[in-house]
Amino acid sequence: MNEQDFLADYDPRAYPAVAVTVDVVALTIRDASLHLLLIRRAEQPYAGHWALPGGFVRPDEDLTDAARRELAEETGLGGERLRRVHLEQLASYGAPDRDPRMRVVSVAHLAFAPDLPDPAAGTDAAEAAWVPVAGLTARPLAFDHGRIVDDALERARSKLEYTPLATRFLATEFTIGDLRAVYETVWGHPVHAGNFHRKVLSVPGFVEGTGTSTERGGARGGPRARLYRAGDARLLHPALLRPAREETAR
Amino acid sequence: MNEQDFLADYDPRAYPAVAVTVDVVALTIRDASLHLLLIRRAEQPYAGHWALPGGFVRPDEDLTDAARRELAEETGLGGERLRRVHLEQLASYGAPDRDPRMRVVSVAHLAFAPDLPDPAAGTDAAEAAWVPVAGLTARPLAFDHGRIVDDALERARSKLEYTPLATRFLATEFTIGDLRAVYETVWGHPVHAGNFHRKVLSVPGFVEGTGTSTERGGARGGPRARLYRAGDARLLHPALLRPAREETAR
DNA sequence: AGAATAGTGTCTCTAAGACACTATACT
DNA sequence: AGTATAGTGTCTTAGAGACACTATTCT
Repeated sequence: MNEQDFLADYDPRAYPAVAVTVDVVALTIRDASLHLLLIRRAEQPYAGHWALPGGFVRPDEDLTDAARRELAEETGLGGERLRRVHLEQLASYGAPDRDPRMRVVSVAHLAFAPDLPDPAAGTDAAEAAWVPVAGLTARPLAFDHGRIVDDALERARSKLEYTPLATRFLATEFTIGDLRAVYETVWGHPVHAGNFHRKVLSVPGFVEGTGTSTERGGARGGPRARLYRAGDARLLHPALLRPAREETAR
Repeated sequence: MNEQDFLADYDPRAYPAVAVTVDVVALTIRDASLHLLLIRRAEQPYAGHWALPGGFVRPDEDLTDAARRELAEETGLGGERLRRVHLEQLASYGAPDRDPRMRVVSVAHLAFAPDLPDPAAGTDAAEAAWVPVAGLTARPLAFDHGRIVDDALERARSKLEYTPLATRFLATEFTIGDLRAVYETVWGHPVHAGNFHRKVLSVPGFVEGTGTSTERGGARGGPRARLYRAGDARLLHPALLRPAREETAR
């Protein structure tokens, strides 16, 4: 039976219900390590476990709008600051048994946020916090959220290669060193400072100079660094490729 | 309200119904041009328009399983031949008004198929056919399927760059010339034969020789070509990058 | 014979990465 | 003073692309 035949004589109330939710993997960098926004579940199943923020898609809402709303609710963010957060669709997860209560298809999203204040405690019934990604292996997330986070991290690492979205983790003005710290944190390995510096400046539209410099040098010494803004490029040519990993190639 | 609170006291029957469907953008190469599998709608809305094959996700079916089932139903394919078709999730489309009848969230998939016979007429109520992609601009597709196809084509062009999936458009044994024809057809521009040849053989795991050659030379002359099989690489290192397009970069 | 293709050789230019070095500003 | 960082210079090597050329097999 085809979609159109099916829809033509389809009675929504008679069909097994499917719920559509959005979940958000919101990443940020705090204290030089990668964090993501999680909420702690109060109810069964998975009571006490951490889970991704998310919720039902409302009747008149597009998918990404729903994700942005959920993000706003959990972070207390709004207006200009919310608009600066990068948000994109990641993938959909719909294994029949992924939620023990009913059939739930979740459209997962990926967000890159600058360093934000802690979620205001008490705005919501659930506890929400920025949690270090590194500590996640110890405590498994609710549902299939661990798998979703894995996919999100791989997407994030890949996005830094060929888009200028690393700047979305930073304030509007940043130094090349700040930008390099984003790459090192997300990729999880050091990046050569000198080569990175030259490379970033050579890619058209990645960053543009402000003409100003930092007020002070680095905390442990060094000259004042020039400040840059995000440029107008949407893709990086040439890309900043991670070193090839043989395991993933085969 | 959070997902877990919401779900805890959620009555599926009381909530506005959302339907979840899968749609498939199945690509193949016929007569040296890119084709996709479409069905012609018999019913309103969009009666007479071409649309993507697709349908409802069944209660105990994962999303990609549903897409593979839809593809099998429309192509009449099964077993080993169906398993050789590459199928991956593309993205989900859920604008509130994308279907005039009700709220439908569609999880679109992308398929790469070798040249297949025409869909058997009459196996299904709807007419199904492989349609040249080039002619689509003239006749708009139903719903937002035009947008989905655009996204699918861009994903396909990009996938050829960094994965060996071009081989999925071909039979198990193919020549380097066959492979180059896939790239030229999907990318829509000529690729330098000599450089392509050397490049493909230099990427580890892209193709492996069979030790045999074609029975005859090319239709318009030329020596017999060596035959290759797909190798074991899942990613191409280094990638076969398309020439940079300035428009998309900015 | 003439033409088209398979496959290889060679050269140039870009880009990545390793390393070195200077200048600056911190503790 | 000692040390860390910003930023630049230089060298080597890999890879992309342009071009040329031979061998083979078609009409």
